[in-house]
Amino acid sequence: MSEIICTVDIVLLTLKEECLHVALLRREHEPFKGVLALPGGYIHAEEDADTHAAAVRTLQAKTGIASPYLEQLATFSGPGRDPRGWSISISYYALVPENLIGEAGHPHVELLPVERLKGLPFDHLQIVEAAVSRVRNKSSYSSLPVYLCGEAFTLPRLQAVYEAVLGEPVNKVSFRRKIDELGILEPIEGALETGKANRPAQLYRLRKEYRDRLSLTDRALNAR
Amino acid sequence: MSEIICTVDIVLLTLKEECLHVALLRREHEPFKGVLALPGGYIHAEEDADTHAAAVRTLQAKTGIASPYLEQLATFSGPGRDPRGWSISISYYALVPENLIGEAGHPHVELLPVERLKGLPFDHLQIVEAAVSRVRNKSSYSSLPVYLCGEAFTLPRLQAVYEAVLGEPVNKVSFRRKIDELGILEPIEGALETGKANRPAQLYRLRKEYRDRLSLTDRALNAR
DNA sequence: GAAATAGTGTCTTTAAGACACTATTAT
DNA sequence: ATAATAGTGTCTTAAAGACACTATTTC
Repeated sequence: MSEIICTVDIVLLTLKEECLHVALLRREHEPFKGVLALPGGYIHAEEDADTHAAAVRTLQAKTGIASPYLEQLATFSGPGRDPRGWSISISYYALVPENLIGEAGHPHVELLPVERLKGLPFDHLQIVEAAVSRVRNKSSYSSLPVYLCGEAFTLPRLQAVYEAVLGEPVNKVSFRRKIDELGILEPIEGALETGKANRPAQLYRLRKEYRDRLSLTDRALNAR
Repeated sequence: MSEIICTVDIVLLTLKEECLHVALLRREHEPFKGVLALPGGYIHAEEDADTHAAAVRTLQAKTGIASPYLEQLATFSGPGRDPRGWSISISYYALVPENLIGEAGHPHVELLPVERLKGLPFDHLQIVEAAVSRVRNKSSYSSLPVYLCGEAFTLPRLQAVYEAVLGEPVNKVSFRRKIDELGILEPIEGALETGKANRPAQLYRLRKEYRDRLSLTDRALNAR
């Protein structure tokens, strides 16, 4: 019955040079040894509380990253996707600010732009595309992109992040209205982003209720 | 490694007496023998092309139903959800008109209202809730509820179906504008629903492009 | 002061909803 | 004709976007 191979794969996304990038690693073992692929691995029934825990463990082990936002994407399956046999991959996606990868990430993590990816093993290209599509779609009506920013950020910066993710310009007034009525951000008292030859911008952070969660319910952060 | 139990479960939903109902079956074997539960079963690596195929096969075998709309919901997992051991359930949801269950469905299929369900085995209650939540959410911006209607239906009927699913009244003018601009329905030439003591309503059907698909991409049917 | 971007007030445009009116059937 | 619901035209309200103006910094 169970010659089924059970794995998790994680699409770790970040914004680098204003473009979505995905974290890839060279595979240490066959199949596809030496090829860039998504971080992933077997579910460990002995130690994992569920597949989400397996994804957290795998992401930490392979990349060194603990992502505050990690959500299940979909399950991919079939006899052909893995040459070892009939397999299941429960895929997750995570969003982190780029500097986190630089600071906590293992040095061999490679960031590739999600556009024009090619030659990924297994069905990893399809998984990445599904993740990007989910993130784009969800960003259009939620506060997802805040997880691509660091702890503190300005509204102009957050707007630029939205625009990079959505791939289109965003109306400034509407954007600020929306963010305001979402009620998820708070200004950091007295903290301004100075240094540039213009009026300094107020720094904001996620309100406490929304920080430091490994996973968030849809309703918690969405407008509607 | 793989003492992991791999199954699919299907949340088959229909509209009965203007309320969402889920199809349940009494389990034939332990665990929970004789208890009402979601139709589900093991993935057969020898014959299933993927988990979607496993869901189609399982739904057909257990209930006799072939649902035009069948979509992956999420994957549930862990050591405790099935007393037999660490298990994975890749869950799917399907929408069918009630008469299809009466005509093609096995006689032992039971329809229970999704509100106030209790005593479902495994984590099936959680799975049903996730499915209902997904359907409600998706119905608010897509044409999903047409799959709860039969082949031909009137716009007032479709509106009532939307209202039943969403649990709130829908503005008639806006509703018709939206359906019109979705462009997924076509009037059935000369077919009116007569018999009632009022002006007869035009009958509509899904346009050919949207009929008879086992699964539809999100983009195919959604407005935005 | 000039240049640059932050932040806001307000008008315009567009979408959603309310309301009312006409249309067509059975009785 | 009356009752009942289908179907549509149009006004109102609310949300989204455009535009312009003020604010605050560096040089």
